[in-house]
Amino acid sequence: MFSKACEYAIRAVLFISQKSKDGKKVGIREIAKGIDSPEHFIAKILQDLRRKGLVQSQKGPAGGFYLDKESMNYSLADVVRVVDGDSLFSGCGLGLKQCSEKKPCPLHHTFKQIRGDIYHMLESAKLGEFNKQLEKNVLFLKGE
Amino acid sequence: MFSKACEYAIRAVLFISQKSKDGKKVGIREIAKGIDSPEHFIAKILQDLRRKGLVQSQKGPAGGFYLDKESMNYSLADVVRVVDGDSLFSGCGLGLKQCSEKKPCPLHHTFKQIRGDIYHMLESAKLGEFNKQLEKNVLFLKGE
DNA sequence: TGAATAAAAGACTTTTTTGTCTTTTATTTT
DNA sequence: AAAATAAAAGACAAAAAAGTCTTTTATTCA
Repeated sequence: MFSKACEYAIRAVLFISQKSKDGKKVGIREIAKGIDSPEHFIAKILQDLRRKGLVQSQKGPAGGFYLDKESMNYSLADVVRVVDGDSLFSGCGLGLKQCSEKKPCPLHHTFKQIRGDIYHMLESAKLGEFNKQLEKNVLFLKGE
Repeated sequence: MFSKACEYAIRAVLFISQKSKDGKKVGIREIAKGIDSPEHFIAKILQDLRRKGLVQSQKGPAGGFYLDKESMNYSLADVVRVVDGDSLFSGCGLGLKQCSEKKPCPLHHTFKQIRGDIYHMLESAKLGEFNKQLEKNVLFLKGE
């Protein structure tokens, strides 16, 4: 469904969100540990997200990644779009270059529905909204 | 969503279904052209599907791939399971090794719903059911 | 039986994705 | 200003996915 990079991205962004809800910045090592991902790999992904403005960062001592007020309101759909592009939301399920209402693949109509559901779910999920549940250990960002 | 191999597999299987509904067998070259896929690549995938019994084949002159009565009633979910495994139906959307009702990722509950929808859609889509619409050019298996 | 045909099998290459390592740049603190 | 810290950047390496090419095996038909 998502690429590995995108899975890490979502987990990382939610991790940062939780940590930075009370003004804290969080380093890449702590993020990698917190979401159980390769450190340098998630670092690159976060650099992308930063360039696009989805997360903020600061170099040097006491630096790290954080989310400002505005970023808290970005959605998971925004993250997915940056990392995986929007093929999940708009591409043909069977990989046809041309697939449309007029020339649909056999799964076109059913997929339209499902992709819509996925989109709305991700669009309505704001980065900040999981903080409380994560803190309470009702939701988790890594296995085991 | 699906791997390239799986996209080709679904398209190929529906192509064969359509051709073999009146007893015809269809060669790998014709399949590759019919669904716009690399010839040797789809050949391998079909060999897998044949070993698993989802499609049938015959060597030699007038040979080719076909679907018997039983195979016509397999579903797209069966094809997906053979080619991509069942991670689409059961894996965690955020890639956690352990993700369950008791220890859910932030997307666990919403994803459960969506994956169920995908599964039911694929499970209820039998290989033979698109034949008429494909023949009438209401549905298509390649772009352009 | 021999030639032609078509799938099966296996080795191989290319591309993409994932992951690692090292160096550089910016910032803070002493 | 110097040392320490942490992100940024870029070059590599490994693994997986996608795609190609050649040889083998089975079947039919003349």
